[in-house]
Amino acid sequence: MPLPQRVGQDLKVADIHTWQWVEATARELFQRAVYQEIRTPTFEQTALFERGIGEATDVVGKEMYTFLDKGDRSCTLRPEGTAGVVRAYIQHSLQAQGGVQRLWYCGPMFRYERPQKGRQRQFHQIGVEVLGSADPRADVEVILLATDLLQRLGLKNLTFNLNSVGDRDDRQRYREALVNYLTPFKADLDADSQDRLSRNPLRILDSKDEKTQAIAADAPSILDYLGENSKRHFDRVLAQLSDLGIDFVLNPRLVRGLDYYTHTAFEIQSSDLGAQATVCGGGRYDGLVQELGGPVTPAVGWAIGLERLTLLLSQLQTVSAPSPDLYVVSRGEAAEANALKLAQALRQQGISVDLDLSGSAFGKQFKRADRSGAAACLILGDDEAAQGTVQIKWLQSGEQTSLTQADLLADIESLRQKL
RNA sequence: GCGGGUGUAGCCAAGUGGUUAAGGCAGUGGAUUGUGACUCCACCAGUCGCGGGUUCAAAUCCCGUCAUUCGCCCCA
Repeated sequence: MPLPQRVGQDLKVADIHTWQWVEATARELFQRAVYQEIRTPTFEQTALFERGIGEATDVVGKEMYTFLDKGDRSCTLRPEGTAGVVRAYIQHSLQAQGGVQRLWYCGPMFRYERPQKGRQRQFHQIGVEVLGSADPRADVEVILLATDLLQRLGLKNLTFNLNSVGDRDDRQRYREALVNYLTPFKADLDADSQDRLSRNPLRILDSKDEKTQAIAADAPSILDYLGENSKRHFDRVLAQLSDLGIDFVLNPRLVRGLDYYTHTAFEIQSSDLGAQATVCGGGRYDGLVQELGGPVTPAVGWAIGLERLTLLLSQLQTVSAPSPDLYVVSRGEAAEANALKLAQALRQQGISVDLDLSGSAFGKQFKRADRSGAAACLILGDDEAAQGTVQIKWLQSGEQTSLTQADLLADIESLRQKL
């Protein structure tokens, strides 16, 4: 009996081609913009996430998979990718390699939450990080990578929400103003928001409760509390995005759940995902590297959730398995051995060959050849094996010819052209 | 962590207290002992998620549990 598990989903053959397509498309875009792949461990010391993401956040407070190893060190399965990348950046002194580091990563992340559609305990993110640049163009470059990727995959019904959460001082001043505004309405807020008033008031802004939303609608905007630097930075980001024709919604109520964000913050949401609408989330995090013990290093990045992305893609189209070039049918001991050798020789020439191992009647093997989608079928029976020949049957036209195996292998190019 | 829905074969499913739990797709074998898409026949596969309870009798009702799904929370 299969053991039940609620960690994540098994990727079955039917889905895997979609994932491979997404990953290949992303990789190509990253290479064009000269981003280097980085792979970090799937678990780290717990303190890394506590300090990086913030002790007060839900991710750290209640969603981490934390365990003690045999040396009684507290370890945690990574709930997101940025902290580990920044740790590696510091540990290997990547800043010493000069200038800007452009990195991308892809892999499993873990959060202990109630699973639902578009949200599982083990999920996968693909993300980018640019470390060492405070230039607004870095923000824009990173955003372009995300929008380009989603567009090339053909996704529709996306909304790109953009905001600036300022720097630490801006946020402190805004937080006070917000609390001052909300406190008189405290009794009318939903229970969660009343709780958040002291703990994390910014989160009240994107509450889904109707009454809370009505109150939040007239709340002061963080954009009015940005200092000179923050404002200049954000204005440039906005101007360049407009210049590049990127559609966005300026959403002053957008708040991100991780503490490290500064200045630019954004989320790309889909209307086709139900409650788990966010496909891509990111922003600038100028204080994180220093917070984790590195030099002062401005940085910006994002992550895309692959389960959500592929869920959207599966609503649009199915990416099917590639068909083999050839399907080999054979019958009889000598012919079957011959078929294996012929398949191997063809595969070594770069031809994809599906070899029927069933030993069943030719009729059945042809049926499978047909379903495989192969362009042609190679037929080996006792006669062919004895004579060193092979029949090739083109499955669309039904045309069938005989030739020697030596000739077939000697002129792979003409075969390849007919496939 | 909280609230609601669902769980019958690899997949889609009928069945709502009463013999051996329909059907379709897929799969296997055959009609066709060396030639595919159509057709026909046969076969295959089910601890009715799991555990307990009620009952003469449970896939069906009740409780628990696990999974899944829709929301809340939160986020990718």
